[in-house]
Amino acid sequence: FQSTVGENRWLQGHLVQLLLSYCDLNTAARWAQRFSLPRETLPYGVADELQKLQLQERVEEATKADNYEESKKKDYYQLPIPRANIHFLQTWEETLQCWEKVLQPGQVVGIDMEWRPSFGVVGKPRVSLIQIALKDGVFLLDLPRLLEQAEAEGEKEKLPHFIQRLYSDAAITKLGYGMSGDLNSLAATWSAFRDTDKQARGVVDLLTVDKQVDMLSPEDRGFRQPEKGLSLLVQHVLGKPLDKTEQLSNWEKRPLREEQILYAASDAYCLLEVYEKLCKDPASFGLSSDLTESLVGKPSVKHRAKKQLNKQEVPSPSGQQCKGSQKETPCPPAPISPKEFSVVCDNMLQGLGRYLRCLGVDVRMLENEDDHRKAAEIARQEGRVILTSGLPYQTLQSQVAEGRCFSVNCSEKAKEQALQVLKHFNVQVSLADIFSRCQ
DNA sequence: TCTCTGTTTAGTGTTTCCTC
DNA sequence: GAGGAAACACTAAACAGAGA
Repeated sequence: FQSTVGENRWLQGHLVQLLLSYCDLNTAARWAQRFSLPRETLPYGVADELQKLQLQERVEEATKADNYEESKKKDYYQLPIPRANIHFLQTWEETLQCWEKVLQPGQVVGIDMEWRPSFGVVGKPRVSLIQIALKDGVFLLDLPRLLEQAEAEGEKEKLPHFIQRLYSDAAITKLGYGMSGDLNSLAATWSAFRDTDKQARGVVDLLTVDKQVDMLSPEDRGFRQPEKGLSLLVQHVLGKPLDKTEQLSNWEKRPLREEQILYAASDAYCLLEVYEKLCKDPASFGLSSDLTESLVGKPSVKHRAKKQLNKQEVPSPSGQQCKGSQKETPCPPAPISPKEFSVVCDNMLQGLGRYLRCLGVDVRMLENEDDHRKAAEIARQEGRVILTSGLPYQTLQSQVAEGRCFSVNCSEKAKEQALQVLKHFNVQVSLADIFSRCQ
């Protein structure tokens, strides 16, 4: 029909007439609606039918919108506190109440910040909103308004003072996700905030935790996750992801929309819930039991720092490492004979391997073309201890049980290395052991 | 889209081990 | 001890992923 009548009004009207004669009212009304024909030109009864049709559509649309809201509630993380407990702070009087609640020793707060996405804009973004979540409520600090007000009153250091007090107090646990990025933006917003990151104490960056959490169930491995970042962590720990629809909205515009307020509050509040759940049962997320102690107060390890660490690790005080853990062995293992000791040597340590063989140790050596990982495979299959050095140690020690991987000091001669290995594993060599493996 | 951070990769120089 | 092979350390660049 559409192609036949085209845009011709007379043909459109005539088609509706024919449909009324040969089909029914409803079909005629639907086509009249499609052509947007004026009511007065419609045949008797079609206009009423059209009105009914439009009413029905409005109801359907409303139901669809309700269902959308419902599915949002069902599919995404929901703030467990009432809307009345979300406070949007624009004045100093209101902010003071926030201070009193937040700056309490032992307090745990979730902190997040929002700024306007800087598409194509050169320069650092300016933070527009700071969200501070407590167990029973969330404070949204309207940063531009508060700074403006403080400046007008000649007390522009008020807010930086509060933020710095919050971050530097080790007795208050600050939870964030990628906190360094937030603090960088904060420093770019107001120079008074620039040292906040350096003074930070009692900070738990869930981005660091995120990397340690055993995220995927076996069936999920190999499939791309639709969620990422904090949303993925929230999904994994709390069961539902965050609704990130408002993430890239304009956070500078005032007033904020209701959706933005709810999003901002959820983003900060979920940190509290994630943290609480991880602390309650760290083992089920593949975390060590001292989650809190290991993370509070330690900023995330930076690339450079890590490199420095590697540098320091190789020449340890004794010139070697054995681990799987950094803990010191309280007492040496019981003495064993070389026959009871079997090892797999990395291909760099062929000299060491030969020495140990001469002393009666069961030694397997990797070939030059073998990958380091093969050592872990052999160690697991044959119950051998891995002898390696340098960077491969970092990889291999995590693939075998604690204490089953030993890092040899490369700067020592092969003979010295052999002595260190024997001493470490308390292998007692007798005269009968020497060359005992030679036929 | 931009920025930041961390990881991977490639290139270069150094070190170690082995053989002769 | 010399020379070659292999691996490591270090650096810079590229890339990926996360944030807003």
